[in-house]
Amino acid sequence: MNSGSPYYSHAASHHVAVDCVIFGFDGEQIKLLLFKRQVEPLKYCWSLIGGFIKNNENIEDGVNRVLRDLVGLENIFLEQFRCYGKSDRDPGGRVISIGHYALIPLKDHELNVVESFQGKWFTFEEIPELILDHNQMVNEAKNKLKDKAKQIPIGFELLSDKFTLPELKKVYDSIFERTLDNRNFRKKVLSLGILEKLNEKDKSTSKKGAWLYRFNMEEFEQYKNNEHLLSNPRIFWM
Amino acid sequence: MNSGSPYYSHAASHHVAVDCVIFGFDGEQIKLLLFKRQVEPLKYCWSLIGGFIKNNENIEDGVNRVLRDLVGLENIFLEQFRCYGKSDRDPGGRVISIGHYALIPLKDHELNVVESFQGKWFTFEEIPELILDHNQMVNEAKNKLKDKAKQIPIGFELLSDKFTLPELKKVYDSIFERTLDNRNFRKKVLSLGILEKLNEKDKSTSKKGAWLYRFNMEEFEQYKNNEHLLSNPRIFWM
DNA sequence: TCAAAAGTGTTCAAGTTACACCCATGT
DNA sequence: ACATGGGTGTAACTTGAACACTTTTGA
Repeated sequence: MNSGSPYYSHAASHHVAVDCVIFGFDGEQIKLLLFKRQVEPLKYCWSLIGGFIKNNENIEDGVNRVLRDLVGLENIFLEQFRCYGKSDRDPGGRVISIGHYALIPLKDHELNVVESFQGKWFTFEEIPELILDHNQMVNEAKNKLKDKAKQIPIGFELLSDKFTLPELKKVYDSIFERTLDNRNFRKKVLSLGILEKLNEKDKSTSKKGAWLYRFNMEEFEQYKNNEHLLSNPRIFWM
Repeated sequence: MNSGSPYYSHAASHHVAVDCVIFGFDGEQIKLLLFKRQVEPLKYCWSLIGGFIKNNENIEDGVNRVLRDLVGLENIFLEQFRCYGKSDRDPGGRVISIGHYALIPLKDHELNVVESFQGKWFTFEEIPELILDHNQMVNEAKNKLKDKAKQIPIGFELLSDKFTLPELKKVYDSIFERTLDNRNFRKKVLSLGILEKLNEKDKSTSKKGAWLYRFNMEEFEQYKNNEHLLSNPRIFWM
């Protein structure tokens, strides 16, 4: 089962897995997709979705395979955040796991995946006890998401192509687990100049309707090269 | 060579390594510790220090072992920043590597390690071509260090117990690869209230001498729980 | 006495926070 | 007509940025 290394055959080998913390926004709040584990040990316990990396398979490809085959997800935001390597973390055997988090627009990827694989969406408050160190992974992924959201406008990854500002605000309220000030939020987001206002309203959540916006990738690229990120040390030490 | 997993024996196994980007501050600037690789393939090429994770060895313990045995370093700041998993990244065989960075006070750990293991300290400008994806690792570690330095006062890890403000400023100049404003820097650092001024001057770099300070761990802990980190979303999007 | 590094305050601009009412529309 | 969610501006405050001279002392 070893990939057969001419030079390193003296070295130990280990199973390497990927685990995915999948965040989805349902229009109201961010939820987490969890699954009933299908294999021993700890069969039927709640767990993150994951899988083993194969021979000659890039880790990135491995995560994408797992998400495609087991959950039906493709082309979504995906990033690794930490590697879990305690030798006794899995009673089923020594497994080194590379933690990833994914962001998906719930509206696009409808929830059929859920039923077919015994998956379920949980709010942060509802998260049950998970196997192994998966609760720790979830917490660390949540923190990573907060950090990331402070650095780049990542909220869009949780929404469909078109979205309203009230929706976007709910995404951020949910990420930061607090209620942002509405006026300040709109001011800030709009000031970035990376949103394109459409001539269309979404009336699904109110009678007045809320204007739809689209994320403008090109202006965002411009924006990123805009000294900001580069020159600003801003020793934060918050 | 496999750790023998009762449940997961169907899954592939891989060599797992750790690689370390070691940052050290020599009183003037931050440097990087690189080594001439001692094994085939690519023997004698410049490389990060690294090693394979053993059976039943926690990854954290593995990194510490590598640093202790190969470089003589113990009890230093150490953090993983990313996992490198391309299946063809190493011509010697499939190796998944977990990238770490370390911060050491050069004055404390004298440079004897360097000679014994064909190591050499390089400024950022001098960094040669490294094996595999190690140049990428170095760049990503540098960025991680910048990010980290914006979040928490990490500069102290690169200095001995006692240090002067001019030294500390050089550390940050070096991390951010720019020259910070001296007065603003001192104002900010001192305002945190986590430095303890000693009744002692360091006269090694000037006739007037610079006051020595010590990092106050307790006040820092207080400081960390000080709403800042918790309440401040401050959507940055710099 | 002078060269070399250490130390010190103020002003202005920018960014962040707090806060309350009117608007549009479907029922 | 009214209930519901969408939308808007200003003033106080906090933070960051720019900037130049004095102090100390060993050689």
